[in-house]
Parts: sequence; C-alpha cells; structure tokens
Amino acid sequence: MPNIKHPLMPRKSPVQARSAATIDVLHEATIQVLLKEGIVRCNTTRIAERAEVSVGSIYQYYPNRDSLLAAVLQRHLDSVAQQIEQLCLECKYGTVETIMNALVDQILTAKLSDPEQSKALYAISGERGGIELSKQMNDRILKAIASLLETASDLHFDENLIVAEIILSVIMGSIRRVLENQVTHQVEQELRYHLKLMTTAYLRQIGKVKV
Amino acid sequence: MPNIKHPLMPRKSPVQARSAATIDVLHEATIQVLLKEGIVRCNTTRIAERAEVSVGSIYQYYPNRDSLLAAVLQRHLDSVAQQIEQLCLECKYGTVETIMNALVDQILTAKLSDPEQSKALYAISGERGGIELSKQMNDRILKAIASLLETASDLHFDENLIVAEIILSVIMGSIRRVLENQVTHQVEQELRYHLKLMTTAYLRQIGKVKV
Amino acid sequence: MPNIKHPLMPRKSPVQARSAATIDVLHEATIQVLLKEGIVRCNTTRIAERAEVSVGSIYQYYPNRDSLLAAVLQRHLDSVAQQIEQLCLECKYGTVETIMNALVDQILTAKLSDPEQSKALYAISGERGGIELSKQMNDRILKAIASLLETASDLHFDENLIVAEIILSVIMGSIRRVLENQVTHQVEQELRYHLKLMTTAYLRQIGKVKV
Amino acid sequence: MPNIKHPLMPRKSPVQARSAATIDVLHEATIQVLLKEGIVRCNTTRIAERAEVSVGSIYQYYPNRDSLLAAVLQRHLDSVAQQIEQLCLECKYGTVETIMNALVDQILTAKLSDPEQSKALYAISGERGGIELSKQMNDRILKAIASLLETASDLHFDENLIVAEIILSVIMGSIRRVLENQVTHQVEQELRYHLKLMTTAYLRQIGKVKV
DNA sequence: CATGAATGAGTCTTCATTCAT
DNA sequence: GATGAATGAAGACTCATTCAT
Repeated sequence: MPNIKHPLMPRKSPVQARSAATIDVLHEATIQVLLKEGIVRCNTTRIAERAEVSVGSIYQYYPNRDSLLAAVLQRHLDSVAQQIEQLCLECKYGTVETIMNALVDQILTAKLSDPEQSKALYAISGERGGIELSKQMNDRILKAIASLLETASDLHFDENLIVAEIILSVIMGSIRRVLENQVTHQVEQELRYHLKLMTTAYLRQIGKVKV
Repeated sequence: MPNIKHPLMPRKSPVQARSAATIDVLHEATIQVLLKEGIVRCNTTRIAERAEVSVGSIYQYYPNRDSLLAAVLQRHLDSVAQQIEQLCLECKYGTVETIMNALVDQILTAKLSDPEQSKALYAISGERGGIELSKQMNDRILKAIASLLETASDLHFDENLIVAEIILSVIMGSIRRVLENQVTHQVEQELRYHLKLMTTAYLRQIGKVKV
Repeated sequence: MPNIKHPLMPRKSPVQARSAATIDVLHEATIQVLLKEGIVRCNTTRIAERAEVSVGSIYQYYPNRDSLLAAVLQRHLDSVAQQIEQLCLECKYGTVETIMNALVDQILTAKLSDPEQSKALYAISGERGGIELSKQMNDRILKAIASLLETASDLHFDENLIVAEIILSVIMGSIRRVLENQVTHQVEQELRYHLKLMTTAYLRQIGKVKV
Repeated sequence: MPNIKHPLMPRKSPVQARSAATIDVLHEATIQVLLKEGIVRCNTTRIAERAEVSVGSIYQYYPNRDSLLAAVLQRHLDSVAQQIEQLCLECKYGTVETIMNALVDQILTAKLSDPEQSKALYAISGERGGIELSKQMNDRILKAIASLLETASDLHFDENLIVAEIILSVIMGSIRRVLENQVTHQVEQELRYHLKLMTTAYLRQIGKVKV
C-alpha cells in the first residue's frame, strides 16, 4: 500500500535477500558520513562510496536523498521511543521519585549511549521531513509518560499530558545541549542527578497527594 | 589587531556611515532570506537581491558567505547575552523565587519575542562557526547567572556555576523545543509558569538556607 | 539470414507462442507508456513495469531499447502501408474523384482512428532509426498510389510518382498537424472534405484528359 | 513585469552589453548543437562548450534547459510569422492566384532558406513548451492569411479562417515532410509549383466569384 | 529462461567567488 | 567603491544495460 508518490517514503521493499543487506549498508554508511563529514557534506556520492555501492543503488530504495536520511532518522527515533515505552510499562505504580529516576536514566542512556550518532541525527531532524518524524516520536513518548504519571502511587496531576510535555522538554532540551557541547564536562557527568532532582521537585510542587 | 586572514572575521570595520548602513541592510536581508527560504536557499545572490545591493558588495565587507552568517548570529547572540547580563545586575539580592521569575521571563522574552528569527538563527548556529559563537555567549550568560545566584538573599549554593549551567540548559533547551514546534500550543503558553516553578523548586532542593 | 549484430533488429524470432505473447505485451506496454509519459520518460523500467515482465525480459527479445521502439514503430507503419496498398488495389480504374475520395478516407481512417497512438509514434519516428523506417513505408505507399493513378479512368499524368508524392505529402502533412493539435476542432472535422476537394482539383488541373 | 516563476520565461533581461552578446552566442550554439547532435544530445554541457561559455552562464539567462530551447524556437517562429504577416499586407487586393503564388513563395522561403535550422527546431517544437509557442505563431499567421483572403479581388469565401487553416496546414505539412527528407529531391525542387497550383485550384473550387 | 538488484556514465542545476568594467 | 556577468566545481538524480541467482 505504500510508495504512492510520497516523496519521503522508501521506494520499494526488498524482495531479494541482498536488498535488505544493501539497505542496512546504506543506513550504516549514512550515519558514518554524517558523523565524519557533517550534514552539509553528507551527499549521495559520499554515502555510496562509504557503503561501497553505486549511487544508483540509493535510488533503488529511496526516491531522493532526503528520504534516505529520513529513513535513517526514523529507525533511530523508533528505537528510542520503543525503549522509553518499554520502560514506562515497567515502572508503573512506583512513586514519583522512582519513576523520574528511572525515566531520566532511560532517556539519557538511550540518547547518550552513542552520543555521536545522536548528534549526527539532530542534523537530519532539522530538515524538512525530520521535524514531522520527531513529532510523531514525541507523541508516542508523551503518551507513555502521561500514562505512567497517572499510575504514580504518591501523587496525582490534573493534566498529565501537560506535565509530561514539560518534563520531556526539559530532559530532551538538556540532552540536546549536551550533544552540542554547550555544557561543561562536569555538568555532562552530573546531568542525571540534577535532572532527577529537578523533575522530582517539580512534580512534588505541582502534584496533589493521593489519599 | 586588524583582520589578518581569519576567515570568519568581518573584512573591514565600517569607518564610514555608508558602510555601517550597508552592513545593517545585509544583516536584515540575511535574516529575511533565512526566514523565507531556509538555510539551504539562503545564498549570496538572494541576500544581495533582498538587500538591493550587488553580490560584489557582500565581499566588500565579508571575506565569504559564512562570515556574513556568523556576523548575523553574533549580533543576535550579543544582544541576548547583553539583555540577560543587564537583568542579572538588576535582580541582585532578591530571593531565589524572584530571581528565577525574572530570569525565566527575561530569557523567554529575549528568545521568543521574534521566534521566527530565533528559529532561523538556529540553522546558522549548527554550522561550523556558529557553535563557537554560541559557546562564548553561553559563558557570558553563565557567569552572569552564577554571580546572580551568589547574591540570592535566601539560599546558598556550593557550586554556583554548575547550578547556573543546569538552569540555563533546562530553560534554553525547552525554548529550543518550542521554537521547533515540538510542544503543543498550550505548553508554549504555560512554559513560563512551569519553568519558574521547576527551577525554583530545584534551587530550593539543592540550596542551603542562608543564615 | 539470422541477426548478426544489426543493432535495431529484433534479437530472436518468436518461435514459441509464449515469446510472441511477450512481444505483444511489450509493444502494447511501450505504446501505453509513450502515451502516458512521453518519449523522454519512456524507459525500459517503465515499459517492463507496465508489461508486467522484468527489464531483463526486454533484452531477451531486443538488443537494446531503441530496437524495441523501432519494432513498435515498424509494426504500426507496416499496418498503415498494408491498409493503403490494399485499398489502392481495390480502387483501380475509378475516376480521379472516386480514387481521391477513397484514398483520403483510407489514410485519414488509418492514421486518425487511434490518434493518440499515432501521435505517440511520431516521437519515435523522429529518432535515428525511425526516419529510415518511415521512408521505407513511404516508398511502399508511393508506389501503390502511383500505380493507382496510372489506372485512373478519366485523367492521365506525366509523372505519376511525383504527383503521388505531392498528394501523399499534402495528406500526411495535414494529418500530422491534426495530431499535433495545430488545427481547430472544426478543421479537424472537415479535413476529409477539404482534402478530397483540394487533391481532386489539383489532379484535374495537372492531368490530361484520357481519350 | 516578467520572470515571476514562469518556468519557461527567460530569467533576466541583459543590462550590460555583453549579456546580449552571450544570449546571442547561446542561441547560435544551441542551433548548432541541435543540428550536429540532435535533440537528445543537445544538452547544457554541449551548448555551453559550443558557445565557449560556462554552463553557469546559461542559467544566468534561463531558469532551465527547456526555457533556452523555447527561447530559440520563439525567435525563429517570431521571425517566420513576421515575414508572413508582412507579405500578407503587401499582397492585399490581388487575385487568388497572385496571392497564393506570393504566399507559397514566402512561406517556403522563410522555412526552407535555412532548412537545417528549421529542421533542428522541429525537434524543440515537439517538447512541452514548443507546442504552445507553435500554436501562437499559427494563430498570428492564420489571422493574416484570413484577412488577406478577404481582400481577394476575384473570389469570396464563406469561412475565411477555415480556408486559411486548410491552406496553411497543407503548406506547412508538406514543408515538414521536405525537412524530414520524406520526399525526393525532385519533389523538393518542384514543391513550390505544385503547391501554388493545388491551393489555387482548391480556392477556385471552394470560392464564389465576386461581382 | 526470467528476474530485478546493481552499475556508473551522463544530465541538469546551484552557488560561492572572482574580476573586468 | 560598486556592479553583475562569468566561472566551474559539486551535487542530485536518471536510466540503459549487465549478470548473479
């Protein structure tokens, strides 16, 4: 059902085994080039070179350069969202403090375990298609966090979604600054601690005690 | 101390009024093009057209395109830093709550009064030269906030600079998400309130009561 | 007499029914793509897609893309020539007027019954191989018309071939303009009438009365 | 007032003298390449090479390759239409015979004085933009011929425009066949004579004697 | 035989920069 | 100083053809 003229959709699904392999190689190469050369020099020629395939192969699977980048971003975002959704299910019914501790840990781990890759992908997410993808992932995560907050054993919030948004913004926003080297090394090290402290303090302030 | 081959330095100082005017026109035009066409289509031809000067004129004042973009970013960041420094001086000796209220207000106002422009400039700040500039501004603001925190009448912090960094990261990070439309309209409206609440709660948690 | 490296010759003769069927499908698909996408986008991939065979299959029957296009054109031209030759045999010994009435009718019917197809094929006939094919068909038709004119019951012409050429040029030339939409709808409708009138008047002018 | 996003409009008008020179060189080179290599190989690289300018120069004046081709065609068609309009004014009030003699001469001269060029331009006129241009020229010429026919001293026609269309189609259609080498050399030589004869005979047949 | 993934030369187009006027 | 025409390297994308499966 796909591939009907949406410019950012992949062009075709692999029917032979080597197709899937080529796609993987392309994704890997894209990230490598992005890391090594930056978004501006991350062009089809370099990606193909790095992937050791011809430029033509890119266009077997993607209608244009942007759709390849979007696909790479999509994969990453999916993975991050999945990890967080998973965690949100596991942490249900804890106190606000345990929830925030786990959430901050999970998000920072997901985003900072391969910081170079995350950083490279920000370059994509700013482009035309990336913003939409980011929003979709955002929504998934927000819903997961809002659901999680609802189950908090000690506190209750009037507007779970708003609160979730604030918390996610603060965490994701800080992470971005870390990835862009806009914080000192020390803060990078201690960010987990402070974010846990801050979000927990915030929730206690804004929430009402459950009976 | 003149411009000896630093590629991002402006080429000459505006010794004549005419020069200063041209530079202003170029800056304004650059922002307009950035807004209207995006970073990718923001090229010298379009800037010159919009500014109603010839492309050659750009090279009278800047050794290359990037140095023009850097200069535009520089101006913006300078202005933001200055506003915040100014405020930090005015708020000295207040309570943590009044300080954070004023600070959050000031930063959000500075960054969100012309959101389109701020957003456009993010595109520049990601490029090679922009990161360095952003860091410099960051340092100025951090010092101002750290000094301000030191004067807080009610609380004392062991590491003012770290705390300042955390607070700035959280505020700036959230703002970026607003500018990238990654938050709902409602959160955009209520962001001030929540950031004030959160940062104040955080400071109260981490600080020690002054005697 | 097999295919020894002539680049526009079909590669092998359809000895099996399956082959003939595939060739038919390819011809049909080629015309469809030509109509829908134009000569520039009429490439092997699209033809294969439309024909629901693989690109590889095209090369089973034709040594290259141009030879497929040439074959398609050839078929069309053969069919047209055959129709006209047939008619020329049937009309022998009539008066100039009845001859021209029949001839104009026949040619217009042959070329305009599926105008879209005829139009599409013009795109091919302009290419390197098509011109030669067109000439061959032209010669066949000319000979048929010249022979026919010779049998006219009322008039005699000094140079039947020249006269035939003039008449064919005028008819075919007008048809082409119709197919390229360079005439109004009304003229398209009345073309038969005017061509009959004009060619008959011309022949009466240039011919000598038979005794 | 021009140049507002119409993809086939020239990009800018020359303000310096050498611009006009470059445009002329480009037109000339385009026709040369068209003649020597055919429409398929008539690409920007070859045109620029032949014109001894850089490819970039093409894009100073035309937004894309097609608009250059269209401009070249336009010039040619304008010139042809002008010549015919001029003649139509000069021939007014003659007999049908003198009118047709002059008209056939004029059109054949205009189209066949530089047959290679005319032939080359047919390749363009089949493309997207060319058809529209051809129609416009067609209309101009038709109006001129219809007006001319109205002034014929000896005959009167019920529908001047239809008659003009028929005549133009027949003449233009034959010329095309000459240019595509679909007629023998002898017919090419005698075409003028036969066309004059045929069109005059046709007009005498279809017209009514003026009193 | 049929398939369709892979190839890579060839096109169009953009844009920072230069330099003659 | 100012102008804008010219440059040409670089990038995105296409498509005829091949060949391993």
